[in-house]
Amino acid sequence: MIDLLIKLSVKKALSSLLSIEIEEKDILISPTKKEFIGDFTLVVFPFVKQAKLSPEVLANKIGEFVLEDLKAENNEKVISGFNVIKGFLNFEVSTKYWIDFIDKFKTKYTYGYKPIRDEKPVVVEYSSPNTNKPLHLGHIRNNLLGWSVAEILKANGFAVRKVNLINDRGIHICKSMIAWQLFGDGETPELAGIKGDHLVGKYYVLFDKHYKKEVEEMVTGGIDKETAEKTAPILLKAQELLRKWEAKDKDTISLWEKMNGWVYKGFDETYYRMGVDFDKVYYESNTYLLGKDIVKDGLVKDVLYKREDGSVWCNLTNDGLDEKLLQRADGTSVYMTQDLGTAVLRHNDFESDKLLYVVGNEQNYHFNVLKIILQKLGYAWAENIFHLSYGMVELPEGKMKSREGTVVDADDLIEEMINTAQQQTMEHGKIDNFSSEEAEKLYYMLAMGALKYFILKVDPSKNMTFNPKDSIDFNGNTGPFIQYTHARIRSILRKAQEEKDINIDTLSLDSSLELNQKELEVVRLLYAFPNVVELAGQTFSPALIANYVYDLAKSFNAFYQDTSILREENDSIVRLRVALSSFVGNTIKSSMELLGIKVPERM
RNA sequence: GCCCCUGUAGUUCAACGGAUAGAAUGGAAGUUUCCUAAACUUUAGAUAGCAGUUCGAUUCUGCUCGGGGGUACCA
Repeated sequence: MIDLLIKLSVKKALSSLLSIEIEEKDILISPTKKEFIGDFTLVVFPFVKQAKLSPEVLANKIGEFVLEDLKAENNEKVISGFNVIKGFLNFEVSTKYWIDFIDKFKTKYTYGYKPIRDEKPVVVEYSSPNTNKPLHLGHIRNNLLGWSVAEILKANGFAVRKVNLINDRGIHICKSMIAWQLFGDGETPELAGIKGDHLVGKYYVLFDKHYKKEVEEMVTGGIDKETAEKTAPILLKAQELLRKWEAKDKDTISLWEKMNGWVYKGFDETYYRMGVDFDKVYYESNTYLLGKDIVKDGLVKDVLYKREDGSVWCNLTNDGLDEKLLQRADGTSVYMTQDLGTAVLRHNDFESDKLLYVVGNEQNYHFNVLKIILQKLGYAWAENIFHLSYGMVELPEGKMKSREGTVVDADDLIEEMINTAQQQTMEHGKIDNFSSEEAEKLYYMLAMGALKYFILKVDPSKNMTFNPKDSIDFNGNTGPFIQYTHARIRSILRKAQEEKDINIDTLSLDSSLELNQKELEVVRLLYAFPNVVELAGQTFSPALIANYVYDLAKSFNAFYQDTSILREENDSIVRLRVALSSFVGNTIKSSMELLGIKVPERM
């Protein structure tokens, strides 16, 4: 790694020239900005004070030293020169080094990936839907993030287990159940011809409608609003169902199983279309009683305390938080209690010390508390619980509101994207020789590429605006733009084989050639890829990969635009450019794979 | 009330405390006898406000203003 070599050499320079000892991490080597000559830049300002030299003088001294130092080390010119502008020392890497670099990785599909380390797995929980309604745009962000982060962690050498915790019990599903009992008239997904999750969602909406109506009538009848909201008949019936469920009433359980079954079938279809999967699925109906032992244990250890009314609490005021309820006065547990239980369960199931939760930022407080309580209880591994908190997805008009029907349904959105992809592709008229099967596959690939890229390019922690108009755009900073670049590269490689008999696997490169500015730009970006993968893994951020691969594609397009590849007369140069193209194509492909996006051979 | 997150071109997104704040889109103007024009090139346009720390601040600190979220028997 040449940036690392430079760093070490700079450290040596400071030490031997000026007796200044600097830690490696305090030496900043960054890619040189486009407007300046060079490949890597050292900022010397931080050492100016200690060196008692002007930035320019210091930079020149360091430059001279590094030039000699790195030349001597392997008897080859690694650094071909340097220049100093103000306090910035720009190193130029020798062309030979770059060409050898291209040669080494031109066909390597795992470039930038770290080998699998034999470690305990990281458990990534994501998706975690309720079973009373179909998946929507918010779930899409969650699913894409979770899946992608898992892949990025794998690329960083971690063993990963993806898990889903389905919230299949509770008042929400009982609301759908009661509405179906009252108004369903035996309707099934087959009879209605709609997906099971959508059907159950329909009854959830129906419940809400009747509930509102009842409350309204009660209020007009002279009952105050608060009482009405608590005692509306249909709500009481739903609550009755929940009690029956908890008492394991046969009919209730069977209805519950039937409707959940519909939902799971619907979810599986949506998951399949989104291309996400899980190694293990947990159901809350199996885990919601967990955590009670932990509460007992906490009382014994004096981490928790009981109030006079019998409720159990954890005092977190010393941690800057409030007091947190863990068990109600009636002995039932709350969400937090279950989560304590499932965390321990998961730790045991996978012998894992690292738990990653992909959950929206409205639960920041919750996960804060979860981690602290587990630590107080003495679980050392709780330190490695990480809440990957992502921002909300909003529409241009503001928040999505199910009551106002502004929720963007996942299945509808995917469908719409596919239609757009088809329409746009037909307008371009480039795939006339495709079979209809191949064409369908391409539409799907482009549709999901557009959607996934649109969502994943945004920093997870930030709220994002989903404008349907922008999301179906296939030009500019989009998934299809990158897919297009890949297709063009594949086209070049096919032609290189056919017209010039260039086999990318066996071709050798002449390292005495020169590289033009566009080529250099591309090479530098390729060089940065492993660092990007690493950083994305450390920060759990697919956005870094997305922004990187866009830069790479853009920079390749600029190169492609004004540099002939196959029409170049010098054969050695043709080979070099073909190799570079192959390298870029592979890196685009593997970057996109980390985002869950497939790339086409033609489009 | 208290706590947390957040504020960058008209819009959607970038920028480990480093050089002249980058893209895309929309606006204006171009590029095709040539490897895929879903591309490329040129152009105008932004750090909410006020202080502070620093050689250097979009980035760190404080305050003001705006947006979002949470807030002890909901999940």
